[in-house]
Amino acid sequence: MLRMRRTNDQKAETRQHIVEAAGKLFRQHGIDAVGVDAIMHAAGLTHGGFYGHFVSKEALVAEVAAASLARAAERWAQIAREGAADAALRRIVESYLDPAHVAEVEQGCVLTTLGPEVARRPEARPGIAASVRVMADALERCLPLGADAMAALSTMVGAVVLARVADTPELAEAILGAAKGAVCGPLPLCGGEPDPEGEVL
Amino acid sequence: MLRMRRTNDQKAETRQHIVEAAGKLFRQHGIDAVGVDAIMHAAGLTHGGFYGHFVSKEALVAEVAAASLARAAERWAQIAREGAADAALRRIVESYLDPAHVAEVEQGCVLTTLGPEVARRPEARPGIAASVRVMADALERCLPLGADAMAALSTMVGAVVLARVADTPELAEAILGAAKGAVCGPLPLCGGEPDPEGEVL
DNA sequence: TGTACATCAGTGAACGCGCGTTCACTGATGTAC
DNA sequence: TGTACATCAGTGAACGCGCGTTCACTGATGTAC
Repeated sequence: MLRMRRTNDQKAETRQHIVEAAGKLFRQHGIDAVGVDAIMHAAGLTHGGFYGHFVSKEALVAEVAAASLARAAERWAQIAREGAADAALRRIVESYLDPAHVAEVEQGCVLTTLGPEVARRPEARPGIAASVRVMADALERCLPLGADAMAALSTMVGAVVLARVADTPELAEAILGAAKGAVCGPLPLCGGEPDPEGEVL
Repeated sequence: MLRMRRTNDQKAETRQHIVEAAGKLFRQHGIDAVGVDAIMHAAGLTHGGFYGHFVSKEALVAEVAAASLARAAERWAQIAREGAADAALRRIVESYLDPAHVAEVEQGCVLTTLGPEVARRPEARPGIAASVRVMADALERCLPLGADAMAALSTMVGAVVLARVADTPELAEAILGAAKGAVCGPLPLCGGEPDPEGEVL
């Protein structure tokens, strides 16, 4: 039990640990199912210290949601900036619509793990919405002309939500596959080599 | 304060009132934010009687989610069976992607209001998944050949989730409009008269 | 038709428990001399 | 370099409160006679 005074940098680090622990727990169990006590314990601290970092649990919720989604949005933006459009699109879409993303709830996209819960908290929405715009912009850079980025993002988010309520892996994978096809081919509006079985259109 | 004995039919009716009250409250505030006491009060009863109808709150959750979504699925199936394919599609899609649906959370589609919360409760998932299949089948009947019903459903669900986290009505409506365009034209794969500005493809 | 009784849907007090938040305290550190 | 002190990140007991669940009870009803 080491209990030493920390410098300002160390306090910021502790705060970051709290945010990360909360992020995982909220996504795994839902915001209301996770108490301040459990968060602080997961961060290796005791509950009383929480209010030295945040004015309330709600303030933490807003920060956790915004920070986590902002990081994902920044990753997308970077991928979109870097390479060829269709390769970037496939990289983003395939990692998002991967069964691994569906399974790893505790580090899954906040839109799919906490979307409706965050929507009920007005103070958390601006931070989320800002990242939604960034994500749509990133997709816009990758998508072929005429495809709508907001629609593509909707498809991706909805597919992961649906895959998580599916009661069999087969259904989940069918949903992810269908969404993949709709967003980045072989269906219309998309570059990339045509799928051998993709003669549907 | 009338307190009279009810027949079996009346008990079933009471049970239904509980399910309906819970459905509204869960969607509005989240499952964990609504207590048995609040549900029973909303149904005009006292909390103690709850366990004469359900073995636990979790059992109610599963029933509420399944029943509410099943009703929506049945409505879709009926619309899809009735009229012309493209009219049915527009009817389903336009009511789902209507700002009114986004606003009326307490009677909104369970997939968009409680999706992630229900996904965390294994015992609630089979009931939900069954209705997802029914909804996809209904869409399949309406969609033009080659369009994927699961992808369309994903787009619709994701769009409503995103519209609810949006921080301005403009963003919300842009998301809904984009999703509408992607699912039922004027973009590819869809019947319906071409949009005057829809020369993108 | 009239009376006595069994049924059982719904009541409300009580249970142990964990919640979000407050606060007096601790003690390792950085700083002043 | 060595000592005394102020700082303040983190501790842990305590607060009022509402949770999910249990249970002895009530009293209007349907039924038997």
